[in-house]
Amino acid sequence: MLEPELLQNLSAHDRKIFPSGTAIVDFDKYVKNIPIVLKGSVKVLSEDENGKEITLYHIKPGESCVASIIGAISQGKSKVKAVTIEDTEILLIDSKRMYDLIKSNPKWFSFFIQLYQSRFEELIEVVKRSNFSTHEERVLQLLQQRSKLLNTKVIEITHKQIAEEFGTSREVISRVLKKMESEGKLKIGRGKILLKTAYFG
Amino acid sequence: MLEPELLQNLSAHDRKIFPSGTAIVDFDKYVKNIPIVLKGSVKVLSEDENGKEITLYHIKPGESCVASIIGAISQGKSKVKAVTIEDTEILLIDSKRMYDLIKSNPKWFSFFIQLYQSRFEELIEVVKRSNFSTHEERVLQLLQQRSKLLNTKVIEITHKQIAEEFGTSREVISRVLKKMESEGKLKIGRGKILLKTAYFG
DNA sequence: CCTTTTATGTGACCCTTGTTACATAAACTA
DNA sequence: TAGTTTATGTAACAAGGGTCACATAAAAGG
Repeated sequence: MLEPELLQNLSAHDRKIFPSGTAIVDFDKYVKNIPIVLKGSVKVLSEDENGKEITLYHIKPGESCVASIIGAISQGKSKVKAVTIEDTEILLIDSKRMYDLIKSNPKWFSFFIQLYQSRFEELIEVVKRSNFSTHEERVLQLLQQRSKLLNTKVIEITHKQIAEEFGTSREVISRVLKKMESEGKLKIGRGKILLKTAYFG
Repeated sequence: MLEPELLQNLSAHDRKIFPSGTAIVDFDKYVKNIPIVLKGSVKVLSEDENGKEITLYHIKPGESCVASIIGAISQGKSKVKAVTIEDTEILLIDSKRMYDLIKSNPKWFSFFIQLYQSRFEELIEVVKRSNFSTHEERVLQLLQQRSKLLNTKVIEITHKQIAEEFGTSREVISRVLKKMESEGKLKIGRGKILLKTAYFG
């Protein structure tokens, strides 16, 4: 999605590697730098009053965080949190510079529009799943997505982490995982899950 | 949000009044015209495989449908449906013309960005409500929003219509409404609900 | 006025989810 | 290796929500 050509517009900028689990963007903080993921992946989440989280979408290599761009443009505080889910290489671009690029460069404008479109559609999918899917369906969807994203059949994740993705409790997830295991859909390990219906392996 | 100044950029265009309940944008149709709401209001919704609907957000006067703009720009089919919830005056702008305006006119660019930001944030709110709120809370939120939007204490809506907003069944809504009525939060009428905690009256 | 349509009321039942209260066991650490 | 932390297993119960099967009643249409 991010063509190498676009990177030529960027000069003095930071390129950093963040370990898995690092918060790149956090709630209620002013957004000074727009992250562009070069390698790895980042999940973007929201939180309710009680601290329950809900994952909104993932940022893959060549993508950026629209919520950050929006936040930066409107000078507002971030309404979301972005956390790396594996070791991730990120390019940090000054938000003003980014805004200027989008306004002046048609290629950057297209990049931004396309990014926005896919995020918007992903959000709509999350809304649909939240309303129409059971935890079992959502867990399976998450595992398959993660499997595809990280290109592995064995997903390193705890029941607690899955629970946090959906803002539910660990016991609920242990329960559905056990059911799915008994149905042969996956195999539970400590801190990892072997997905039998994986896309890759 | 839409300054009169922006309208000067538009010349030969259609200005139409659609009666309440008209579908302005529909699923899987190509988007040729971008609607801008001048007066009235429109709700934007998504649908699952079984035809259950879920309302995403509302378009108020001076606003446009970002999903349509996105759809038009990417030449894709609409992933959403937009329906008037009262008699609504709408300006239809050729999608190519709209795209050109956004690209070339900084004012239109800002308009578009701001529109996108608010929609994005509304979608995040819907995700949060879907995950963390009960039907009772969601019904109350809907009624208050509608009350504010239409500036009335008496909301003309049936239990079935509310159920469709959340993709649930009529019985469920009748049940929660009855409970809320017994708690003195509202008064049920045939085809209408009197909200006691309304913003307006 | 009678019939049909549309809106609402309601009980019963089941499934999913959330919560509590533990138990077990693997991994880590002093 | 003993103690501690972290991950998982599980039962039991309550609450919320979805569905079915009706009943009642207000509006609409002839």
